[in-house]
Amino acid sequence: MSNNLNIHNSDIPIVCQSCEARHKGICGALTPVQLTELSKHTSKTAHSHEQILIDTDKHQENYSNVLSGVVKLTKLMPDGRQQIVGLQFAPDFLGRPFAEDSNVIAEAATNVRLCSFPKSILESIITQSPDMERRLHQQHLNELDEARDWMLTLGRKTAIEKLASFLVLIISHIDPEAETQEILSIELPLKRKDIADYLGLTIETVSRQLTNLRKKNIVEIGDKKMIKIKDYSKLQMIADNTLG
Amino acid sequence: MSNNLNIHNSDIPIVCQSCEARHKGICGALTPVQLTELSKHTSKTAHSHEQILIDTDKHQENYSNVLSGVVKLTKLMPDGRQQIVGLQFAPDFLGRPFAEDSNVIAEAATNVRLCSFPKSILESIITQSPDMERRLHQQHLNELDEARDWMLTLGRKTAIEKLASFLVLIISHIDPEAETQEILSIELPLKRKDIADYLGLTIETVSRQLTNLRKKNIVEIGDKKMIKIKDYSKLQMIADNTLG
DNA sequence: CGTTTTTTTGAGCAGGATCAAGCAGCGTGG
DNA sequence: CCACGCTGCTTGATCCTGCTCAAAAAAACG
Repeated sequence: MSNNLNIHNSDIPIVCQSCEARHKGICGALTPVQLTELSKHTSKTAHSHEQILIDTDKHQENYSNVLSGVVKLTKLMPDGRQQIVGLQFAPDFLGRPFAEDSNVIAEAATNVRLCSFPKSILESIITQSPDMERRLHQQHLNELDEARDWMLTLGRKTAIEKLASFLVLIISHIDPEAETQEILSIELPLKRKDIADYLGLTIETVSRQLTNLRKKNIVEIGDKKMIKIKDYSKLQMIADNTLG
Repeated sequence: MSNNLNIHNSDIPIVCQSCEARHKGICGALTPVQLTELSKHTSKTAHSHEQILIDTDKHQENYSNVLSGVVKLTKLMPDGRQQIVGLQFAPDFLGRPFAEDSNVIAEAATNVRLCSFPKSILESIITQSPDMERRLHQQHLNELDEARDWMLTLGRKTAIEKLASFLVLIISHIDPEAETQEILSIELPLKRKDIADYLGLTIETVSRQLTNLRKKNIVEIGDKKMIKIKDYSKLQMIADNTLG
C-alpha cells in the first residue's frame, strides 16, 4: 500500500510538498511519477467568502481538493428554503465523479483555497491506479456516514441538541484532540445563517440556544465567531443525550 | 465494458439466472467465471418482517445483495428516538466495506430475501476486478445523493411536504414509469411508525397528513397499506413546493 | 370470536417559527 | 473625527405547526 519506500522529497512536485491532500487526501494514492504528471495540470485558486464554487445546472469541467477553508454544500427549494447537506474541510475532494452535474451547490463558507484539475485527468489516473479509486470511494463512504449521522440530528434532535452536535462536529474537524484539553477556543467558520441552514433551524433559534449554552456555563462567546468551550464533555452529553 | 459478448445463459450459474443484481446490481461487473466462483460461496436467506439483518456493535462477516423486499437502515438515540436514514430495495448491496462494523442497523421492513457471501470473497474479487469496485462506488454515490436529498426533506419541509416526498420516493422505486399512468395503486412497504421514523415525525402526524391528502383528493386509502394515487403530479408539486 | 396491535381522531400544549425592534461592529464618506 | 448606512446578531412578544396524551376504531391474528 505504501508508496513511500525509497522516495525522496525531491521526487515530489514542489506545488505538492506541503499539501495535506498528499497525506490524508486522494493524492496519497499516487506515486511520485503520477503526482508529477497530475501537478502539471493543476492550478491553485483562491476564493473569497460566499463565492459559488460549483453550481447545480452548470457543467463543471474540474475537480478540486480543498487546501484550506471550509466549503458548504447546500440544497435549495424554489421558495428559497435552504439546507446545508455537508461541509468540506481540507483535504477533502470536491466534485461529483460519474455524473454530468452536481445536485448540490458548493459555496465558500470562509475564504477558500482549492487545487483544481480537469476531470479527464482524474479519470485517466483512476483507470491506471485502483488505489486512487479506493481513496475516493472511501471518502465518499465517510461522507455517507456523516450524512446519515446528520439525518438523525435533523430528524430527531431538539434545538439545543442540534446546536451542541454542531459545535462538537466543528471541534472534531478543527481540533482533533479536543478531548484532552481542559478549555479550548475555536473560531466558528460559519455565520449564524449558515449554522441555522445546517441545523434546519432559524437564525433566532440558533442565537437563543447559544445564549442558552452560555447560561449553562458550557460555552463563552467572545467576538461573535470566537467561542470558548468551557465544558466539552457536557457539550457532548447534550449532543447525543447521554446526560446522567 | 460489456461482459455479454458471446456469453450463453448456460455459462451463468443457475442461482444467478433470475437475479436482478446480475443486471443493475454489483454482480453485473463480473464475468461468468467470476460469477461462478462467487456463486459457490453465496447463500440465499429469507428474513421475516422486523428481523435485524445487521447490528451496529456485532461484527458482520457477510455482505449481501437484496433480492426482494425492503430493508430499512436506522439510527437510534439512547432514549429510544429513532431515525430511518435509508431504504434499500432489490438489487441494492448491503454492508459497509472498509470498516469493521456498521454505524446503522439494517432491519427487514417487509419480508426480505438476501443473497449473502463472506466479506473476504468480495474483497478478493475487488482486487481482481476494478469494475466491481466501480459499481460499488457508484451505488454508494447514489446513496449519498439520496441521503442529501433527504436531509433537505428532514430539515426544511413541512409535515405534508414530507409525506408527499415519501410517497413520491416509494413510487419511484416501486414503479419507475409512474409518470405515464393516470391512476396508480401501490402497496406501502412501511407501516406508519416506520414512515414517521423516516420523516422525523410522529405516527399521529403521518396519519393526519394522510387523511389530509385524502381530503385533497390526491390519494385514496384502501386496505391500510394499499394506496391509490389519484393525482401524481399534484403529489410531486406538494413534495417540492412547485405549486402554481 | 376475543385479544392484541395498528391506525385514526380529538383536545390541549409547547417548541420553535415569525414578526418586530434594538444593538454592536465596521467600512465609507463628509 | 463622527454621522451614516449596512450587515449580522440578540432579544422580546406572539403565533402556529406538530407533539403529547387519551380514547376509540379498525385490522391482524390466533
